[in-house]
Amino acid sequence: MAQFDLAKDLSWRSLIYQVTSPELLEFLAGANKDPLIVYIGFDPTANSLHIGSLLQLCLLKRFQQSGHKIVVLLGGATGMIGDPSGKSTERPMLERSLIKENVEAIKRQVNNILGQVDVVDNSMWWEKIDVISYLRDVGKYATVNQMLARDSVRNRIESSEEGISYTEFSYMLLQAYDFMYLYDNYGCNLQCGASDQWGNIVQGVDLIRRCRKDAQVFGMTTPLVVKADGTKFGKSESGSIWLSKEMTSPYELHQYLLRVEDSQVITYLKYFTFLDETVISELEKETLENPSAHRGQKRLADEVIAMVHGTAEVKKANDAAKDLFGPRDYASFSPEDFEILSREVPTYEADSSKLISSDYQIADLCLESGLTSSKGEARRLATQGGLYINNSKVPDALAGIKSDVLIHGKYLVLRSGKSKTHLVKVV
RNA sequence: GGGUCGGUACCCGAGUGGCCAAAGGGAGCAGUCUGUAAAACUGCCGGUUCCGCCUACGUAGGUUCGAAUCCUACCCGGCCCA
Repeated sequence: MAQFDLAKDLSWRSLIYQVTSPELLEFLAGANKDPLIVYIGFDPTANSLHIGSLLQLCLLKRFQQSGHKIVVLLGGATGMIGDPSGKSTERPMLERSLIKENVEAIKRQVNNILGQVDVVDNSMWWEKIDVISYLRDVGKYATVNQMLARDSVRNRIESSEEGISYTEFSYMLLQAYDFMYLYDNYGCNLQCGASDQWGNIVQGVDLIRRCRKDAQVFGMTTPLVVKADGTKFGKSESGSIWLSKEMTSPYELHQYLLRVEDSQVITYLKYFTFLDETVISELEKETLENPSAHRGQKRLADEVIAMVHGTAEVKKANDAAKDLFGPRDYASFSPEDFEILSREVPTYEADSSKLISSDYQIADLCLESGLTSSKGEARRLATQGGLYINNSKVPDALAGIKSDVLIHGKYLVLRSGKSKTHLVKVV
């Protein structure tokens, strides 16, 4: 790993979007014997990171693997403020206690994925700083003129009806100071982030240069991960794709990645896996020659699941997919098969007497299992020919449920369209 | 504090007393095609016991046979003035 050229690797992976100084690339290439100490921050706005953040986690790992040191910053303090970057409206404020819980949850998640690394919470220092010191020590070094020019602020001032609150306006200064704090106390000399973080990162670099003579610090951003149509990657019909098992099951994450567009799969393989150039170009060739085999997608899904949830989950997710997308002859499944499936696929536990009672309709089941969000939607689905029970079309969602559809007297598979599947289990 | 403009369904955005569950777009869902892909085309897209009823146009009241549309108060935001 000693002679590994990280600069080359990162640029081959198209992970470098912007750098504050080209000199950084020389550092990455190994020109300097001292390792860089790099940090990336995450705001604890939920109790799990989502798949977008995974790109950043991977990036940290790449640094780590080529001998640099890494620090993960969790914004226990800044999360209470709300980052205006990329947002057109003011953020809702979260409860302090909720943020604390989120920080703990994300800390565990980061340690699971990256191993034991330094994870620091910026509320550690922000809780000790009083307003006056902040204004004197940080505020004095930033001009409002320059802050107003930042994209994140300008957008809100020029094109939003809402404007921007002073609170959110301050966000970039908090993040700038975080960088300086980490520079002083952890020796951090590089901050990375997604491209929407550019303004915040530059602000930090500027602050350090101004306050710490001769400091050499850098910033770098990664491109925004987008889908083929240019919209944000990481959203599915059921919302965001999370890294927490409880919020997005390994199966669902696996499915999401399996359905990545051909045109993006190679890009994502570079972003989200540690496969090298030889392997990826091989997959690229295969995707081009025989796209329907989904080699790239499968590899992507497997690699990501292994990294996020562990190798044991890879097989489970694959088995579940095989069961649900294979011949779909559910009658041949054993009760054990269903039990295994129920841990991967969204499963609704139904009361047996209710299920087969005469006034209980298929539409009720669709609603209660969460397959559809209303009975009306279930009806439309059926009329349009997209509703299935045990792989056979349901013509009328208002019909009752006959007990003979229950496999082993207690399971049935409810499906909307080609792939959205829910398991129903009678208890 | 004053003036002024605005707050419409998941988002953007028209409507400005009945024909409005509310134009148009985007997102989303389903179908066809296919490869659990993309693009394209078609249909759907508040709830429901579906030619009816209920809930909804910032909040609370009021005027009216009838209000998203008018009036009053309040809340929130933009811009301008102080």
